[in-house]
Parts: sequence; C-alpha cells; structure tokens
Amino acid sequence: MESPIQQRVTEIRKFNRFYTNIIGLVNQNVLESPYSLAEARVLLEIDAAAACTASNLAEILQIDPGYLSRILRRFKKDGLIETTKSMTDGRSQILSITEKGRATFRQLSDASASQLIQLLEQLPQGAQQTLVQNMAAIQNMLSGQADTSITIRRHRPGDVGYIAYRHGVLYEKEYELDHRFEKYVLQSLIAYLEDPSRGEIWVAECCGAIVGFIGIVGISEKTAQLRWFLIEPDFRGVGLGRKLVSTVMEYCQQKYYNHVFLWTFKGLDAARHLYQSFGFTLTEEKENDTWNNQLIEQRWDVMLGVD
Amino acid sequence: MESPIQQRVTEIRKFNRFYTNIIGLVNQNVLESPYSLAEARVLLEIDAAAACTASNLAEILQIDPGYLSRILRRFKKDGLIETTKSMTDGRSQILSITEKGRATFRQLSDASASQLIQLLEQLPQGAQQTLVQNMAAIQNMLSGQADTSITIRRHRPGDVGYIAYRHGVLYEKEYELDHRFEKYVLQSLIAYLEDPSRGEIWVAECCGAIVGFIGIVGISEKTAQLRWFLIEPDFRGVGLGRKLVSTVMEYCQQKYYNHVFLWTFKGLDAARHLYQSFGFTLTEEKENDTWNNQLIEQRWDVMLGVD
DNA sequence: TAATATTAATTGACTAAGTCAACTATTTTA
DNA sequence: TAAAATAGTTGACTTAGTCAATTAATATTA
Repeated sequence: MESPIQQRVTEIRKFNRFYTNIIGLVNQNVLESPYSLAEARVLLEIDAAAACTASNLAEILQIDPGYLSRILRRFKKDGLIETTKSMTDGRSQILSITEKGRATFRQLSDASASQLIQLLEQLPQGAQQTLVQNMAAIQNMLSGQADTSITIRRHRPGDVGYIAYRHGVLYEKEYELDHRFEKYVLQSLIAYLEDPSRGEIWVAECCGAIVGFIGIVGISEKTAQLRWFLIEPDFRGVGLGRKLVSTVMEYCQQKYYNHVFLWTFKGLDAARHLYQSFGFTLTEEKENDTWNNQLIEQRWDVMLGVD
Repeated sequence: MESPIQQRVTEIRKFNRFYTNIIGLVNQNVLESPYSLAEARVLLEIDAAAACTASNLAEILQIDPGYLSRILRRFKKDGLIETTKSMTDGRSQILSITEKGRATFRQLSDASASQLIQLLEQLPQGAQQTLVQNMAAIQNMLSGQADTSITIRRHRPGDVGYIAYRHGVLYEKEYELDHRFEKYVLQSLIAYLEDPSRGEIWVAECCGAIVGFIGIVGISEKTAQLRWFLIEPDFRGVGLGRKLVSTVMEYCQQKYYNHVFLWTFKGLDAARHLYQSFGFTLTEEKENDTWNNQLIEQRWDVMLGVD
C-alpha cells in the first residue's frame, strides 16, 4: 500500500533511469569525440553567450574554476576560443569562440542532432509533436514557472462539446452509463445553447487543461437549475467543487434567481456534503433505469436570500 | 527557417539540458554520500535483483568488469553485500545484499525520494498526476514499445462530445467560427444519436489520443451524407484522411447506399483532392454567413457502384 | 577424453576527470 | 590607503574509469 505521492515518486524514478539512458545515447557522440562532456558543455556555453568570462562559466556550469581554467587553456591551444582582456576589469578576460571553435561545436551538435532525429523518425509526425509537448509540459511544471493555480472562466467554443465528452467518458467509467446518457447530456447542452441568455457555463482550468466545469440554466423567472457539474478525478478533494458551486451561487444572486435546484445520483457523498453546506436539501428521490444502471436520482433544492 | 523536425530537436535538447539538472538534483544526495553514482547504481541493482552475479551486473549496467570487481570488493569489505559461490558454476558467485547494505541503500533512496517529494509538492495533486502521465507517455514513445500506428474504431461514449469539442476549437482557430457553428455541429450529432442505426461514426486513435474522425448518416434509402470529417493538424498529410474516407465508402457499399454527398468549405485544397480521388464532384456552391465569416460552402456528390 | 575455446572474475598499470588549497594580479570596500 | 574580495592560474592530489593480462572454471569439439 503505497501512498499516491510515493507511487508518483516511483514513477518519476523509473522515468529518470530511463531518461538517463536517453541522454547518454544523445551524448554518445561527445564521448566519441576528443572532448569530455564537461568540455562540450563549456564550448556550448561559450558559443551561446555572446561574451562571457571564466568565472561566469564556472558559476553557470557549476564547475571548479581550476578545472575550467585548464579546459580553457586547452581550447585556446587548439584554437577553439580566443581571450581578450576585459576593458572594465583587468583581472577578467572575455572569452569568445573562433570560427574553428564554432565548426567543432557544430560538428558535435550535428552528431547529437542526428541521434535525436533517428529517435524521432521512429514516430509518426503527430506523435513527435505530442512528445515535444509532453516535454515542454514537464519542464514547465518542474521549473516552477508554470502557473499551477486553478482558474475559472466562462465557456468558449468547444467547451460545450468537451463537457459532453467528459460526461460520456467518466459516467461510463464510474457508473456504466451508456450512449443514452451521453445523448441526454448533449440534448441538455443544446437546449442551453438555444438560449444562453438565461444561464452560463464555467470551466475550471489548470495548466491549460480543463479540470472541471459547472453550469446553470434558468427554468422560470425565479428558478434556475444547476447542471453539468463535474470535476476530473485527479482534481477532486482540493476544494474546486466548492469554488465552482460558489461561482454559480453568486451568479444566481446577481440574476435574482431565488430558487436553485439540481439533479444528482444517490451515493455521491462528497457532493452531498457540498450541496448541504450551500443550504441545499433533498426534496425528491426516484429510480431511473433509463441509463443502463439502477441508479437512484436525487433532487436537491435551495432557496436563496432568505437568511 | 527551421524544419519542423529541427525545431523538435531543438526543443528536445532544451528539455535534455533542463532534465539533466533535475536528475542532478535528485542524485545530489548520492554525491553527498561516500558512494559514487556508479556505486549507487550497483547497490540498487543488487537490491532489486533477487540474485545476480558480477557479470550480470556488468552487462546490465554497462560497466567495466574490472571496475565493478573493485566496487564489489569495497562493498564486501564494508559489509554491504555477501557473496556465495554458485552451485551450478564454480566461476560465478552469487551476490546478495545484507541488512546493512539494504539500510544504506534505503538511506540513499529515501534522501532522493524526499528531493522528489519536494519537487512534487509544489504542484497541485492533479498536476502531479499529469506530470507522471507525461513522463510515462515520453517513455512509452521513446522506448519504441509504444504502438504508434493509427487505428480506426467505431465510436464509444464520450466520442460524440469530443467531436463537437474539436470542431468547436479547431474551426474557431482556423476559420473564426463561433458558438453558432458549435451548436450546429452538436445538433447534427444529436440527430445522429436519435437514430444511429442508419449511420456510423469512426474515430482514429494514435497513442491513446483521438487524432481524427469521420461519420456517415443515411438521408434517404439510397443516399448518405458524409459528416464530421476532421483530422488534428499534427496528423494531417500522413494519409489518414484517405483511410477515413475509405472506411466510410466501404460502409456505404455494405449498406447499399449508392449516393454519397458532403458539405465542405471552399479553399480546403487537400480535402478537395481527396474527395476528387474518391470520385466526388462539386455540385453546388453557396455563401453562408451564418457563422461569422464569409465562407463559401461547397457540396460534393458521388454515385457508387456505377463503374 | 584430451585439447581448445570460452567465460567469470580479478589484478596491475594506466589515463582521464575532477577537487582542493595555495598563489598572483587586480579591484572593491572600509 | 590598508584590508578584504575577486578573477584566474597552478601544483599536488584523489577518484573514476579503462584496458590488457591473468587465473580458474566451464563448454566445445576433434
């Protein structure tokens, strides 16, 4: 019995071992060249930076200054780099790559590129793109620069289809509901699109992916129905449900709806607590075997602005 | 002007540089321990394998046998492992980890796990899951074990929503069509779900992701309409369109439809060629500014079984 | 079955990679 | 202006890793 986080650590380690090999493969050409990996990194860095000093490099590459000094001496002897005394600081010297150095670098670079191209060419175009996107996503997340907060926005073209899609997939997986349920959801969404003025749909996003949604539709002048409330399994239990329901409730108050109801299934305890905390009470239960399973539907109602 | 594949190589390199640092970070605790990375890998491997010999290890870890021999000697001296002569081969000796060795290993392991946990804990639960999934996907693709072929299957719950979703997103991006188009697509899909017996929808998948789809619906006894034909941008130009249209055409022949038509937009040259190659001819053009843009709709028709 | 080839593991001799502390020449700071 | 800090270099060293030779056991084959 491993905790989810331990499982993830195990997975990441597996990936690390695997990817260490991939990096090794790509670096192989460097190992075959007369330069060490550290040397290649130094050359790469000098090439990338327009002008840098030895101490810059030592800091960037986390390398011993003495060691670096010897590497640079060799590069200079081989004619790969040139050094010029800094105008502003007599102790420093500016490093720059020569034509020969650039050629050498390009050779190393091309060799490793061809390794990568070989790897890529095993994959169809689209999968290549997916691969690169996955890498970018990982980098984004691990670099800590990514905005990993969950944002809620109003719906955009495509979202309505997406909502139907996730309802179809998740309710099939979790409750074995079939095409009939999917159709029912689609119909309700179309009804909303027919007259969107009396309702709204919100989508919760995290890192560019949709992780939950909720909607409201006016049924009469004072009554609205809460619909399409769903949170992706990985994002349950982090307070997103409360945020979404709050969004809906605020909207209802703005629009002067004083009565909100919703239909749900019996047995969803987390949802029940959430509804109760917003003042909903159970008002009706009925069996429904339209959708393949003996689920019991529940209706919950709340009156607003009565406190 | 870089080719797409070069762009991807650049991206992968960027990721490699980045991930080298991540791996370095995770391995840091090993570097702080009295063991080298190679030694840690050896200990890890001995721990993982129930019983192994030195030559096993040398092969698995791609390590010099002489070097390995010395590492093992040190481990033995430190009481981390034990060796017993093999029953079946007097030259070999079976390596096994001692309690002390296991404790040492666990210490190294826990330290690197805590590094990873720190990394993970910056992210919300769901993003953690996404991270791990991305890693698994990369591993799957690069290990060459993944099935990267494109498969076509009939639709399942959720797919219909997904089709609406992708239509909404892609037609908005590519033609600036708005909610009205999304609604139109949804309505057509519902009409199909109302009576699925006279048509079918197929979905093309690659690596678990939907990369294209197509559908057909019976309009009269002998006439069917081809609909919802869309291929993800990354998967265009690889012959998938032809495969999907073929699937539809075969279905029509089976169902004795002898007349197929479709509506498309003017200017999609790749699609035009495809339709022509299946015998479709342009039969009608009309302007349509229902959906925000001055697109010209085209109708294409083909008679089957007349050759 | 004896001769030969192969394999597992070890050892000696070596090179490459990397670290550490001491040093010189500057520059910055108190 | 003296003391502290910084850039870069050098010598002496340790660690990591390679390569070829060696020993002992096993497998192969004439």
